[in-house]
Amino acid sequence: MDNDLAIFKACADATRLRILFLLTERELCVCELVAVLDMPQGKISRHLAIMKQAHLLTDRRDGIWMYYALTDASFGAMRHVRSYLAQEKDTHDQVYYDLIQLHTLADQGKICVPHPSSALLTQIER
Amino acid sequence: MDNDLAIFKACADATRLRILFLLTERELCVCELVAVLDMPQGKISRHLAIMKQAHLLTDRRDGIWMYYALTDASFGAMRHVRSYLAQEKDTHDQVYYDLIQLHTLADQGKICVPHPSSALLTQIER
DNA sequence: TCTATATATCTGTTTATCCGTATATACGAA
DNA sequence: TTCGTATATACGGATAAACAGATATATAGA
Repeated sequence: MDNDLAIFKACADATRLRILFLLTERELCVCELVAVLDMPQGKISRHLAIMKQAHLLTDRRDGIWMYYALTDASFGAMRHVRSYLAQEKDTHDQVYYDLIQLHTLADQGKICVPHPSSALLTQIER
Repeated sequence: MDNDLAIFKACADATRLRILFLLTERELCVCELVAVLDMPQGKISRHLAIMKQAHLLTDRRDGIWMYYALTDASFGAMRHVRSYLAQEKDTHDQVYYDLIQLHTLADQGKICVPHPSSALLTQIER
């Protein structure tokens, strides 16, 4: 039950919940989250570490960027968290605004390149 | 989102999680929870109040007893909590032992009478 | 190697949470 | 009203969590 408890604790914070909803879109790197949520980078990293420790998130490094994603576990509490995130996504204004902010910033190329494959492309375009 | 946050916070405690799993069986009065969990009454009441405030629980008074039950809300985060409780109930040893304890104590009539209708009966039996 | 950028972690402080204990309230019966 | 039982709440201390800010680490590229 300790594992489930850790998952509930990891969800029991406003900032972390906003991050989780954002990650339902796609994997995101830290600088994207910093830009969208407009919070200090250290704060974002700390919250990501907590959720990673609770096995809510996985991370992968691509060059200088660290990408975080929801774990695709289809068992235990995580399965229910995932269905919660998917089904309640549209019901919260805060999530709506955060997603708009994400897409706006991404479209403007103002944040670190979303997909590593397009990193080179974006640099060439400048 | 504040409401969902309150629900996650209400689930993010070991004692409260045990109470929630016990309440999947049936509504319970405070003294039953005190007996099963073997914890101070004030502590149980405090946790119940937190969950009630998060709309996870409803309460009803029957004479001197207060009965608490899971809210049957079929929307929002509560719906997912309910499906979590139902589906993960069998996967935790702690829950298993708590349920045994509940049934044992109830069978022995050592805790406050579960159903108000049988309260009189039990008193007559003594 | 050195530099710049992205991310992680440490430090000190503030705030929130949990607990034991004590007390207050609500109800039924006398 | 007074008593006994069940429940709720208030108080103070201990522990944990969150924060801002500063610093350390990692990587790519020169």
